[in-house]
Amino acid sequence: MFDILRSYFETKNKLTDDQFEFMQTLFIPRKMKKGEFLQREGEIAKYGAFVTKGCLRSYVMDTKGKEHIVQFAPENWWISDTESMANPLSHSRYFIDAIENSEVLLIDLASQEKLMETIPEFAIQYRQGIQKRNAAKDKRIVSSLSATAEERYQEFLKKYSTIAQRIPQHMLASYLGISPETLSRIRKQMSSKKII
Amino acid sequence: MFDILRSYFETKNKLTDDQFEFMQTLFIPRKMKKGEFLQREGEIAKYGAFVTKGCLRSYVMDTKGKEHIVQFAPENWWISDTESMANPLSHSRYFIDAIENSEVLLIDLASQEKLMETIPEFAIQYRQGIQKRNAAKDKRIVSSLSATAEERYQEFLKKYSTIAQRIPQHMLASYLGISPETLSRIRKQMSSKKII
DNA sequence: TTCATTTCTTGATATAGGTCAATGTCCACG
DNA sequence: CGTGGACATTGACCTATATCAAGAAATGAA
Repeated sequence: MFDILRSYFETKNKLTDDQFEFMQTLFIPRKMKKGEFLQREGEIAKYGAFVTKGCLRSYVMDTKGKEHIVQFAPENWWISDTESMANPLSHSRYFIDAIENSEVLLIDLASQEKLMETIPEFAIQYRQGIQKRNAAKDKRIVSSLSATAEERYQEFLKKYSTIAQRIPQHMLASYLGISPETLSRIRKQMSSKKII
Repeated sequence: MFDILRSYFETKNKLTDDQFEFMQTLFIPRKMKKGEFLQREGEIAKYGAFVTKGCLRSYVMDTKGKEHIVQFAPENWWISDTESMANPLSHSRYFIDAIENSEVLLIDLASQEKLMETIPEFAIQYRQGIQKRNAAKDKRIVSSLSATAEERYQEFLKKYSTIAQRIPQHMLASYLGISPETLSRIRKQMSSKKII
């Protein structure tokens, strides 16, 4: 599991063996069965997770009991409720669970801070990472406000084709903010367009 | 202008006078008339801006020439295209302009990095800031995907009542992803509800 | 393999919100 | 002060997408 984490980091900065060893002491490896929760709404988020195998998702439940998927996290992605983690009083509004049998590395806030102090490159990489996410979120906001359901689906396919292939359609619909029925119809329409 | 920046920082960390003086060397003060651009689509973003007076906004233009407002930035807010700034090759997809006569402090990437090296508290504060924004963006995504136009309007009023009062309605509509006509009707409906 | 459960598809119908067009209101600026 | 241009309101109509309902297909456990 840790080798995945190492090579993830080393796409940007080389680690000494000492650094890598130190890193390993900070994470808690954990296997998760499909459907198992890392965290539920109302809990206080304790850990952020780096996914080394499988796929997790985070979602919220609206007042009508409907799920809205916020993020998918396959291998090499981070998933966490940073808000609740950073603010140990705030209860999380997110559920996070595994949608495949998965393996994750957990890290708590204190360890994460230790990591940033000890390996300054990590702090930089981390900051760049959240900045990039921020930009991606802005794009998603704009497209959710202005693009049609089909356009949003196409964008997703283009950007995350690997994810699209491994998740059930109704989850993708939830992520895109459309009903499963509409997604089904869009796909049908698209496939007929291609044939002509 | 700089005193606004100072007190903004000092809500979290006290600055020595030396630190404050150093800080001042890194920012470029600039006055902006209503309607003036800080940056246009296609340009390479050079500066991030801290608003000390007035209000700016960032927006994208879609393929049909329609504007979609991404962010408002009144006093004490940052506004920038971090993506294009961090990646000096990438052309920005954003317009940023002043919607009131405004005053801003500009900072380029190099200076920002110098600031983070020199005042480590700044780095931490900055990271926490973008993390918080991230969480806010997630909320906006979920609500844009699942809430009705009226709900989104109400949320905005609750969260940013001061902004709501000073911007033109059609800009708020653009931010919320609804047409100006719909916003007008929602407001009418809400006011009649209150009277009953 | 078989049965049960979950997921996907399809049709019929309803509705939130968009678009277009006309009118009303309010300033800013000569 | 008037008046032109931006902004807001209102009405009529239209369309994308939701919802409800039923059946088909896929998946997986025994």
